[in-house]
Amino acid sequence: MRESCHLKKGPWTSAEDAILVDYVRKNGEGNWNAVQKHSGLSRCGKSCRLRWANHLRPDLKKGMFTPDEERRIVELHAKLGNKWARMAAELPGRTDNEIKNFWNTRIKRLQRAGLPIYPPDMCLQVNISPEEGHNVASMPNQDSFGSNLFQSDAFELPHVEFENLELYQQYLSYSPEILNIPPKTMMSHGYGHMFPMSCPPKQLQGSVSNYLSMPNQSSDFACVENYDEPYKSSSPYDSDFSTNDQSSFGIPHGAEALLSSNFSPSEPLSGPMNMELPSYQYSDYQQDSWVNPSVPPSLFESDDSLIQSPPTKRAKSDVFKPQNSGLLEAVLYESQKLKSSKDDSCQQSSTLMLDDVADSPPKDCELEFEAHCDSNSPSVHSAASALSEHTHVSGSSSDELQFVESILGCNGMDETPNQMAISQLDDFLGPGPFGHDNGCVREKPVVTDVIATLLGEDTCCGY
DNA sequence: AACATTCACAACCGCTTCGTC
DNA sequence: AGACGAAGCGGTTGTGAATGT
Repeated sequence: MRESCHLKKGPWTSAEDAILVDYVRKNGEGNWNAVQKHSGLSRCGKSCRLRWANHLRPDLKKGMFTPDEERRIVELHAKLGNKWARMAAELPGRTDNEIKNFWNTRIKRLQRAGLPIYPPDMCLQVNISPEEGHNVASMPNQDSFGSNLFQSDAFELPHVEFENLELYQQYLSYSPEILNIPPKTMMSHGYGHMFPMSCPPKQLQGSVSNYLSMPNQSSDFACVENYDEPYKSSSPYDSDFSTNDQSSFGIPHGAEALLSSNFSPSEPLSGPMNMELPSYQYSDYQQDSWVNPSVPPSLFESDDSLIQSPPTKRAKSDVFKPQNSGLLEAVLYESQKLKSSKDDSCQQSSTLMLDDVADSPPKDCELEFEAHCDSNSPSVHSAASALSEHTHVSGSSSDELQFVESILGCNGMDETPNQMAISQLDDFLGPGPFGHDNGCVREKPVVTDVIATLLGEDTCCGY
């Protein structure tokens, strides 16, 4: 069934376009493999269909996405995940390819920058809607960080409702503009702390005013203290915008887990991985900012605390807690925890981590799963099986697997998902070296280290 | 000016789904 | 029921323009 296209490839010429248009005009759409036979076009049917659908269709709307369309895309992605065709069906004149490209470039740039993709209320209104399996929010995948281990659709999240679209509009009144900010520009204008790149971006494009249409926003964007009040207070996003970490945009912690797009504000850089992988660092106020966004953080608190963090701490943080990371990391964390607790040889160098683990009862992880997953969801099972594989490799006991599977099989929620999420988050962010009471910024491990650890590689001693 | 890098977009590839026989 | 072909879909790659060094 493989459609082998021995025919011409590459960009279409206008002559080819004309032939195809003429053919479709006479014969209608469909039966694309017949195009080559009957029109003399040296293109395979698949290519013809794609060309027609993406470029030649008369009802196509060309040009840039309007702010409304961008907003709609964000909304639809939260709702549908990477279902580009379905999203395109909701956006007349737009193609799945167009939307996909848009998302993969502009939107993911926000992820890399550690900026939120979804407005906070979009994430706060997470409801479990098991009867509507497709209508879920997918966690944006992490491939922009070099982690292609899991596709976003494997992390389907509960139904997102958009009850506060009015407020949402407020957020997006600037976010689409931010989408147009090249990372380097953001870097040079105060977002530099969000780009833990060992090699800073080289391009500095245009003035910020070209990209930002925020009220009263000036090119002093670099200086957070220069934010004008109207902007700062216009929304939960805004209220935190003047802070130094990404979650300060009002994105809740749970949502950050969904977004999985967090970069360290000022994490020390030790290698190329740090350029690609997000660091799950959160300042202490962030939890409050989710539960109560009005609590203003100390602007540079996180940075300071981080700067003061000894390097060894960072290394140890590669064994991580899944507070905000989501399903995968929670599973990895559990595996890591179980493994670490048995690893005497690393005991000393992992004191911090083990202490942290001791402070974090299994309940935490369970709660996190309850908040985010449906035990019947494929993602849970796939995660469990993935863990099963890893634990097998690493020689973990069946008890461990059972334990994790019991975690994954979350049931019996008495509270609403939102309530659960908030209260659980509070549990998660409890005191401790990674908690919210010490101003210490959370750190996300280098994923490969975690995987290596799962696979039995003794990374904790390697630092 | 030459080269390197980044970005956006178009096109392709491989897999899945659907319809027909 | 299953084989087959067509179409759909999502991920990935290729390419040229823009920009920076």
